[in-house]
Amino acid sequence: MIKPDIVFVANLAGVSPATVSRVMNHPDLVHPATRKKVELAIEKSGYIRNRAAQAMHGKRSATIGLVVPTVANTIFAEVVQAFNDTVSEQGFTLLLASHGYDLDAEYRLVRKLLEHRVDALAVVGLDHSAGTFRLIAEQRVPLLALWNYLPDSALPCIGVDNREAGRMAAEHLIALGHRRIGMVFPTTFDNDRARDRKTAATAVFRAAGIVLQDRWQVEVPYSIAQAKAACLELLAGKDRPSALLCANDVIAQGAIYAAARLGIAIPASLSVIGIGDFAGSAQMEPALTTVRIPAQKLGATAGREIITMIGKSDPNYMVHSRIELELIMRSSTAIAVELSESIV
Amino acid sequence: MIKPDIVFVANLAGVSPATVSRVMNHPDLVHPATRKKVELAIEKSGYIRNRAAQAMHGKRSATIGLVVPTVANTIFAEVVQAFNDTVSEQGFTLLLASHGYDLDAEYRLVRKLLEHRVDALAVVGLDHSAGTFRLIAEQRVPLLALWNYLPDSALPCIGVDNREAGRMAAEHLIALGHRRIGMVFPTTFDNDRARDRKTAATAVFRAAGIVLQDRWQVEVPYSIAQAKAACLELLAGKDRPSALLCANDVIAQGAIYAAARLGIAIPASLSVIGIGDFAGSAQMEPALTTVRIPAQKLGATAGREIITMIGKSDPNYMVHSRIELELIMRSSTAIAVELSESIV
DNA sequence: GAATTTAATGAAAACAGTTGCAAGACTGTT
DNA sequence: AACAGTCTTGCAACTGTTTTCATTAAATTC
Repeated sequence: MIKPDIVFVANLAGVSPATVSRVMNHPDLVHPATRKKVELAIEKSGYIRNRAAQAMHGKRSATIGLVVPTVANTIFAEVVQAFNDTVSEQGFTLLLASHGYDLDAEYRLVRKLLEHRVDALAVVGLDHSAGTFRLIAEQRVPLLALWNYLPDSALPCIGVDNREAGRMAAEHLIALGHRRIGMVFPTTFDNDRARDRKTAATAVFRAAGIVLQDRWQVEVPYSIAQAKAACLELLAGKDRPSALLCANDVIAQGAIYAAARLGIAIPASLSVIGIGDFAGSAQMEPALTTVRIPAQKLGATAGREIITMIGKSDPNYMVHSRIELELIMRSSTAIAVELSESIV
Repeated sequence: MIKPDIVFVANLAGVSPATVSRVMNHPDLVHPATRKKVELAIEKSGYIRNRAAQAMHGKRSATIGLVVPTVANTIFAEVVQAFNDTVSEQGFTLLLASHGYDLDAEYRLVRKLLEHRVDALAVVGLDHSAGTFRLIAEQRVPLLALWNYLPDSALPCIGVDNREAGRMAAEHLIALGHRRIGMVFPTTFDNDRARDRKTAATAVFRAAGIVLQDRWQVEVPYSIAQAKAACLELLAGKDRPSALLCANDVIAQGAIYAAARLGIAIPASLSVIGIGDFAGSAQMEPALTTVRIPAQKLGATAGREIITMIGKSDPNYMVHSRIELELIMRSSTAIAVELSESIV
């Protein structure tokens, strides 16, 4: 038995292929009775339309490409999920690619996605190789930058202002009276999220006259294990900071576990703040104080936005959408030890 | 400036479209000198081949469909990542779909993926609607079940034996002398993973003459928050179990936080075991004892396997691959309180 | 009841490639 | 130098659908 195509269905229904096509794409153009017949024939033959053939016609491929650094870390998983749910509801399918924080790999992936003629492309962050940008511009595919918001970015973007996130976290620690501050961040080389957070936080501290001790600044990759290991070292000696500003909740989680292992009481003798508010951060003991990035909302909004972008024919359509951050005070931060002692 | 197609490239290189096509698909059939010319023309014109047109020819679409319940929970994220990495290396692109544990939604998603003429499909678990199976059989698309291993399943599968996972966890608790045992599981209705684990564990306990108290068996969805909430209730009174067998590490994490909140010492007065060994489980304080499911390996092996399936023309090609489980003893389990007291 | 719209359908030309076939260009042999 | 055999390459048919245009049937108007 051969796989039924549109001609097969047409014969079965006693109509022309054109009509079958119309039933699927412009049902209102065909007479209800005929439509019924055709729908029956589709049902009966087990016909599944061929999107590839449809896409060939310059029509929508009904796919959206999403390129993320990784999907394994909770951070992006939630956004991917929400994004997927949203576009899926509108009939789009997600083509997923992940490059493991390697911008050259990203170029190749974007190329591959363009071969599949995705209707639009979403990427994480605003840092991308020139080649990637050229490629996308040439193909005139709508491109949306996720995760990061910059009011004046050349790219349409929708996300949070990472500078503000850094600022909020820093200000919270300052407000609590901390001056001996450590920062735990991933490499900021080609990661604009981390970079923005770090520079903003640093600026706030500097403005407050706080000197950031080099020995309390560490660089760790994106993993609980490595964050914990690094913090174990950082917190081992007597001479340790009173507060840790972590680039994100994953790292903060590592920091908290390190403290637990060392018997350092949080928040009594060490404050830890993260950024992100990932699943589980609220449930930790102690519950993590953090700057919430509403992943759900971000992904969903991005999904909606990219679909409007596909709708517009204007290739220069711009959008800069800022998702609000929120400081979530929980139990991992408290008034600085020195200060609290002097108060007592 | 118009988007270059294969004809454009052909003219630029001074050859026929057929030759350009061959350069891309059967490079060995064309003279090295011509090949160079064509490659240059491709480069120069910024040509990006159209996979849709290629797929129309009954050729590979170079895509693989992956259907998961959700990508937001760490559990699947790691597998998705490894799977994607592996198939991506071989030139395939992943079409991702998630159904949120709804098998009817799954049917629709599978249909959508088939419309895109994926070269193969991977799904999670062995429980699927009859419609889904029919659909896939009709289309003769290779189908691989991930995550779950059953030696006699009708579907090619690659994963772990969840019954064994349940058994191992149960036996570990028994070996430690626990008899007052609670189980925290998600709904087992249409989730074969959870069901297999639970029934196997239950059987082991029964065989050991242990009576499972109804009041210590709880059903919670897949979330740290809800697991924690449920366990807070379960562990509140005096009359509580000495050990908790959790369906997975996410739930176990919730259980551990609940205990921490209630001031119950782990493992001194409560043992907790999970299943999965997700990222972070090793770093928790106390570190979680668990049955490791090597997600990385599972995803990668599945990726390799599905590609061989695509290679074979035999639609009945079968594979049942079992990924080994391993009990990882860490600090969240210890000898049962009653027993340890009597020993002292 | 004829003339004019309007609605419903079909025929055929795209779309962007791939491939079987055949012809022309080489190579090596006698 | 003629012949057979092998390499390269182009022609043209084909893939499954959509869409424009034309045609016919039905509905509306006068």
